[in-house]
Amino acid sequence: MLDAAVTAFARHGYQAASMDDIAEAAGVSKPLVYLYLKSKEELFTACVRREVAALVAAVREGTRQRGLSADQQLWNGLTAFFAHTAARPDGVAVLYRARTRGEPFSREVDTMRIEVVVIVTALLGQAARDAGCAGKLAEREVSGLAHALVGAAESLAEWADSRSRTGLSGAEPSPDAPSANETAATLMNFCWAGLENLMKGARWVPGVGSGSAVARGPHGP
Amino acid sequence: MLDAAVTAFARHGYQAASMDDIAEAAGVSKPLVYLYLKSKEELFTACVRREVAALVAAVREGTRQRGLSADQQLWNGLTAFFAHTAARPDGVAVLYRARTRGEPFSREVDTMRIEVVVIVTALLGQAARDAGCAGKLAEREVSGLAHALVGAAESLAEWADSRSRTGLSGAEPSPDAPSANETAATLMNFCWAGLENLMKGARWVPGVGSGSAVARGPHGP
Amino acid sequence: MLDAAVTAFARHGYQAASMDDIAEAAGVSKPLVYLYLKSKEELFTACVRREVAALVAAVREGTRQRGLSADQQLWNGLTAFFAHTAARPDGVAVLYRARTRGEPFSREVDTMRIEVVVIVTALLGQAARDAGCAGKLAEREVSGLAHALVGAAESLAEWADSRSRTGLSGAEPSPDAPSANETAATLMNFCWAGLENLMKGARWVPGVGSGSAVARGPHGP
Amino acid sequence: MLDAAVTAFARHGYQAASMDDIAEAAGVSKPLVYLYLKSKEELFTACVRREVAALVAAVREGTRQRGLSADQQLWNGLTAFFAHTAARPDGVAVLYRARTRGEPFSREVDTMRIEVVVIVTALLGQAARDAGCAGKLAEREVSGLAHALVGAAESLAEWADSRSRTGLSGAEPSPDAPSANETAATLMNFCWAGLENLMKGARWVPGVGSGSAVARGPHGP
DNA sequence: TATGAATGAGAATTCATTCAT
DNA sequence: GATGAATGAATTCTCATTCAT
Repeated sequence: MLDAAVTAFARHGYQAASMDDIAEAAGVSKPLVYLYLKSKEELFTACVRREVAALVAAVREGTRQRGLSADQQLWNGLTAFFAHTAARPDGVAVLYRARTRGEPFSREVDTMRIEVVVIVTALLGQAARDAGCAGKLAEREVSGLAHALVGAAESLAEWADSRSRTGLSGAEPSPDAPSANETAATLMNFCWAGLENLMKGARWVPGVGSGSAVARGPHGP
Repeated sequence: MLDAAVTAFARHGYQAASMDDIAEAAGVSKPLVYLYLKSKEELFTACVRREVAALVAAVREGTRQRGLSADQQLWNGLTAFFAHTAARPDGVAVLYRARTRGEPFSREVDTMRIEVVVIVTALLGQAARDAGCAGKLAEREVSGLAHALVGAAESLAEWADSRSRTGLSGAEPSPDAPSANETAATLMNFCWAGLENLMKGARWVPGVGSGSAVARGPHGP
Repeated sequence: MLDAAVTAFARHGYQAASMDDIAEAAGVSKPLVYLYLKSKEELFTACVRREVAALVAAVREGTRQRGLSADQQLWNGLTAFFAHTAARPDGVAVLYRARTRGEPFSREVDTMRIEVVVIVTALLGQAARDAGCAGKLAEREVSGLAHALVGAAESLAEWADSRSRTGLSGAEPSPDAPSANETAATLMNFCWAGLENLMKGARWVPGVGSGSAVARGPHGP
Repeated sequence: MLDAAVTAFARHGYQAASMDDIAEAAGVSKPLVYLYLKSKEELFTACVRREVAALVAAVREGTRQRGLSADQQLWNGLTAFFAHTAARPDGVAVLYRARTRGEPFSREVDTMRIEVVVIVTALLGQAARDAGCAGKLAEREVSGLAHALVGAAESLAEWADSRSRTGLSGAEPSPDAPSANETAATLMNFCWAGLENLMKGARWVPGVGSGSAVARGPHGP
C-alpha cells in the first residue's frame, strides 16, 4: 500500500496526490487507507521514513567493507547510492519532495543528509590520516563539502533518471541511461581530486593562475 | 505583482499558496490577477521564468569578463550565483519548488540548467585548450559534470541560506551564514581540481590506490 | 449492552454517538451489536423504549397506592418521577434527545406523555369528584394541562440534575442539588392550587384584578 | 439565508442537516454559505442567537406595559410567547435543539432562560408586594419555579404546535390548534393560583388533606 | 478598468454497515 | 456464535475561476 502512495506522491507531489487516487492505485478502498494510517500526513510521513531508511541502508551497505582506502569507500557508497536511485526513482522523488514541505518533513530528510554528512566526514577524516599530514578542516567547511557532495549526487541521480526515461515508455532501459557505475565515476572524477587536495592541505585560491592554481596550506611541504 | 506571487509560492509552495493570498499580498483584487495572467499555472510559470532569467543574467554577468583563465571565470560565475541566491532567497525557492512540479515547470528550470551547462561546457572547453592537449570528453560526460556542478551549487546555496536563517528572525545576518565568497571557494575546492584533471585527460579510476589515484588518459605525458 | 448505548446516546446524542464507541463501551464487537439489533435506529429505539418503560413504571409504582386524595397521589407520582430522573440521568437524557429526533422516536416519547396524560387525567377526574361538583373540563384542556405538568416536571428534573452536577466531578452529591422531595414540592406549589381551582370550576380569567383574580365557573357558589 | 438554515436545523437537527441541503434550500451555493459564516457551527450559532433574540424581544414587548397587576403582566408575557412560538415554530425548534448540543449552545439558550427567570422573578416580587405581606422565597425556590414555568410553557407550545399540524399539510390552521390566548389561559390556570399562594406565604405541604391543602406560611393571617 | 459576489468541482475524513472466516 | 477486515456513501470545507457591474 505504501508503494502506491510513494508512486502517487512521487508523481504528483503531496498536495496534488489525492487519497482517492492512492487508494485506487493500491487496489483498496479509501477507508482502509485511513484505517492503517490516520491521515494523509501520516501516510506521507510513513513513505518518507521508509524511503529514508531504504536509501540510508543502501548506502550503509555499500560502505560496509572496511579496510579500503577512502576513495574506494566513497566510490562504493556512491555506486550503491546511484544503484538505489536508479532502482527506486519514485522513492527518491518522494524524498526530494519532502524537502519542500515544511518543518516536520524536511527535518526527516535533513536527518538523512546528516547521516550522509557523518559518513562523508568520517571518510574525509580517514583520507586525511591516509594522506599523512591532516589539514584540519573547519567543521563548517566539512559540512559545506558534504552538502555539495550530496547535492551533486542528487542532481546526477535525477539527471541519470531523466536520461533513462527519454526512451519513451519502453520497458527496456534507454541506451542513453548511464549506469550507476558511470554516474559514480563522473562524480568521483568531479570531486575526488579536490577532496584529496584538501586533505593534503592544498586548496584552490582565487587569483592564482590556472593550471597549478593550488596553494599549499600551512602543512604543505 | 509577481513579487507577491514569488513570495507566496516560495513560502507555501505552489498548491498551498492561494490566489486569494497572492492577490491580497499584491494589494489588488483577484480578478485583476486573472486579467493579467490567465491561470494559476501561468502565474507560476511567469514567476519561474522571471527568476530563471534573473539567475541566468546574474551568472552571465559574473562570467562576462573575457580573457581570464577558466577557473577564474568559473569562480566569478559561482560568486555571482551565490550572491544572487543570497540576495533573492524567495526567487531561488520558487525555482527549487518548480522542479518538483510536473512537466511544464520543470522543463522551464531544465532550460536554465541547460544554459548553465552550456556555460560550463564552454569553460571546460577553454580549460582544455588552456591545458594544451584537450582530452575530448564525451558530450554525455560533460552534461553529467555540469549537472553535478549545478546540483552542488544549489545544495550549497540552500545550505548557506538555511545557515543564514538560524539567527532567528533578526534582521542582521547570522554570523553562521557563509559569505558568497566562502561558499564559492568551498565549491571551487570541491570540484576544480577534478575538472582540471579531466581537462588534462587524467581521470580517477576505481581500484587504483588512493593518493595518486589518477590514471593519465591517452593524451597524458 | 443497552446500558452502554444509553450512556453513549445520553452523552453525545444520537448522531455523534458512534457504533464503534458503543460496541467498545459494551465490551463486544460491532457485528454483535448488529446481530442483536438491526441498525442504529433500532438500537436507539430499543434504548428509548426501555427508558420509557422504566420511567412509566416508576411513576405508576408511585401512584399505585389507592384511597389517597388526588393531591397526595399526584405528590407521590411526582416524587417517584423526580427520584427516578435523579437516579437515572442518562436514561432521561436519552428521552430528552429522542424528542428532538424525527417522527419514529418522538412518537415513542409521545406515547409516554400520553400515558402520563392518562394518569393525570384520571387524577384530575378524581379530584373533581372529590371536590363535589365537577366542572367538566374539555378533553383538550385536560390534555393541555397534562402537557404543562409534564413539561414543568421535565424542566425541573433537568434543572435539578444540572444543579447536582455543579459540584464538579466529585462523587458526593453537590449540596446545591435539591432532593426529589424538594423538587416535587416546588412543583406541587407551582400547580396544585391551580388544578384544584379548576376542579372546582374556578378559573383565572384575564382582565380581572389580581389577588382574587378567579372567576367562579358555572358551578361556583 | 438564515431562514433556510433555521428550517433545516429545526427539521433535522444540527448533525443531520447537511450544508448541501441548507444551501440548496436557501437557493444559493454552498461556498456562499461559507463566505458569510465561517463554519457549520457558526451558522448554527447565528441561528440560535437570532431566535433567542426574537423570542426574548417578543416576550419583552409583551411585558412592556407598566402599571399592570402581576398576573396581567405574566398573562401578557405568555400570550406574547405563545403567539411567537405559533408564528415561528421552526425558530423555537432550533432553540429546543440547541439545548442538547454541548456547552457553547446550551449556554446561549440558558442565557435566555435566565432572562426569563429574571422577568418572572421580578413579577413574583411585584406580586408579593401587591399581596401586601411578602413571604420571602428562597432564591433557589424562585429559580425552580421559573424553570417549571418555562418548561411548562415550552411543552405547551410544542403541544399547540403539534395540534396545529394534525390537519395534514393543509395550509389553513387545523381547528384543533389552540390559539395563543387559549394556551396562555391554560397555563395561567395551571400555575397562577399556586404562584399567588406562594406570594402570600401559603404553600402546599404534603400530608394535609386535599381541598384546603394549603398551610399558611409564617406571614399568613 | 477593476471588483464584489458567486460557484463548480473536488479535497480529506468519518461512519454505519457487511462479509469471510 | 463472534469478529477482524473492508467499504459505499456522505459530510464538511476549500479554492481556482468567472460574471455583472
